[in-house]
Amino acid sequence: MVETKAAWKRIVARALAAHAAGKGMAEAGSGSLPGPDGVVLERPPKSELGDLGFPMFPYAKIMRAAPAQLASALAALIKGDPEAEGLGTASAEGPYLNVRLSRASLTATTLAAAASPSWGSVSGLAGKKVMVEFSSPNTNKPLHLGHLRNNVLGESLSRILSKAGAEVRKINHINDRGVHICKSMLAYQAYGEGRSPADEGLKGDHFVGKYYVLFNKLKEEDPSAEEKAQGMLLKWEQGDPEVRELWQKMKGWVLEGIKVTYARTGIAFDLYDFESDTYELGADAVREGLVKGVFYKEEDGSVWGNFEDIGLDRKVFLRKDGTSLYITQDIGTAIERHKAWPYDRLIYVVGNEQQYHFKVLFETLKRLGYDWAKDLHHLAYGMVNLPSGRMKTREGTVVDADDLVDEVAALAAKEIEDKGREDAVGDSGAVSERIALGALHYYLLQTSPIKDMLYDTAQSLSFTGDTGPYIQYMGARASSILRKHAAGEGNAVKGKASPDLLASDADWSVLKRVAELPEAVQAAADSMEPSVLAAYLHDLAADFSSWYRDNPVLNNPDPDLAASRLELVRAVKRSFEVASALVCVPFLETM
RNA sequence: GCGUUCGUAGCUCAGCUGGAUAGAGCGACGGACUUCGAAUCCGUAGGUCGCAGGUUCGACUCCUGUCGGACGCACCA
Repeated sequence: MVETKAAWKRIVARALAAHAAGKGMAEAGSGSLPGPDGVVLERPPKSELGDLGFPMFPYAKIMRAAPAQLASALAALIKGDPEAEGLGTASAEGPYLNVRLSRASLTATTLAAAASPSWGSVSGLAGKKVMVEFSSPNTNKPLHLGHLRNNVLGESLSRILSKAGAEVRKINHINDRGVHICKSMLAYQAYGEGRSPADEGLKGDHFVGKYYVLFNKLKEEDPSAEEKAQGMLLKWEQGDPEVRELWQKMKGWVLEGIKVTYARTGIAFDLYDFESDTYELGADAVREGLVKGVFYKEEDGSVWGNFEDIGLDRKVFLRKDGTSLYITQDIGTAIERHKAWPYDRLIYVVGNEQQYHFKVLFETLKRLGYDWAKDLHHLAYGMVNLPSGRMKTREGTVVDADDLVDEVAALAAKEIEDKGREDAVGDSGAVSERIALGALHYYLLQTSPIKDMLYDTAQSLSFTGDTGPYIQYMGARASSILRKHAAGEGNAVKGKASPDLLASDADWSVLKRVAELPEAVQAAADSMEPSVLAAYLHDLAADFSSWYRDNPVLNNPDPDLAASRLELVRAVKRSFEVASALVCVPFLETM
């Protein structure tokens, strides 16, 4: 499809040039005539109007002709173009030049492409190294709904970029130090009595999270708790063995628990960075920058950067005692990462409340003279709010990730039971789990990342309509048809497939949708928006759904048509598999 | 106060680099299961695209202003 579109842009550009020459304005107008890349191509609103549409408005002024006249003139010229031969026919529809593609050839190439193992792969990012940092949890509590959005965004984006040809490296930057970590440790010392997660039958992350919450209780009982937390942080920094040991132990518990959640939801990383290893990085770079005049020193010895010239504020980079801050560390890690693996792009999947931080960070690296600073990108995503408002730890309104998956999976299991499909699906528990992930991931990726989103329980738990399970269901229906055929049912076994037979409007619209997959992948990669693929899946599912209802495949009386449509079903299924994987929606043969 | 960002149907969201009557899902109403699984399909109702200007042959899309919401502007991360 991509090639076809490119070909038609060439044809139209050529026709425009020929028309201009014919009017004797080769010299006068040639400068303003568009090349193939400059030709505007769109999709007609109704399929009856054609497969491709070229609006003629932009050329009307240059050519000194009405758009409608141009369209007719070009349509006539294209009739004689050898390249257009066999590709399709052009006709004028008012001010638009529309093209009807020759169905058989595109059908043949699309079905063949969809059968290949690399279906959906594109080469837009071939040879590029892209690093994606995401998730980055704290080691004092379990993951919540907000992390789920971050995780699926990062994972999906990574899969998409790699499908677009990039070499992707996924990094998890673990926040394992700081006062907040010490708080859970203090509370554990006060109330833990040496127990382990196993003793309480809890996942490690939930276990530690419990003590983090208990710190509030400790504060009430001991007014100096906050100070003690600060004191503990100091001890940690000094390498106090007792503090370090407890820290290691509790951090281990949390990571163990969080990794279970990652495994369960299909999230994986190539590399774990620990803030405890990196928090002192960057100080040298700042000191060098101070010499170069990028920063300045206050009288108290603290080091600052001034960004007022670009509409930002001033910012501290080194405390008066010379120690690093969050931003200093990020400078250091970006430099280290680039040294270790010279990336063409580094994407930070981090909440939009840190937009300011990243602006300053990127500007600082630029001022420090790193030309790759332009390759840094903050993929800011909005908060997940509840109908009742923002999630708040203190008010206990945080939606726990594990609990949520459990809840949705239980609902899916009930759905399977209600429909009496336990026998058909086999392992009902495993299927429920995959349906739950499909529902949650699709729900979280549907909305474009930048926007805050509302987590509506009822809506996200719904399996009907524009949902993950709807996508999975259509994939399962396609699988079901193929399965029956493989078992010898239906007329397709007696027939011979031929692309020419898939010429009806109904077949054609499904085929076109299938053919669009590579473009959707490329668009998603370019815009860094998995939601593009979520939308593609929905369109594919909706097209397929109405198509198979009215167009019998196996039951078709004509064996050749049955066999041909079966090939279309195969291509649809492949597209479901490929696109679903890219948005972390598990594909199901049956559900 | 300054900065960033969002504002599309009752609700939740799409709308590609500006282009042909603004699209889905939920909810409402009405239809379709002796036919490849009804977690489905078909139809009806519902929008001055926050508001006001501007650029353009053409603006939901770009620019300015304005109103409303969110977030940020720590020697926290």
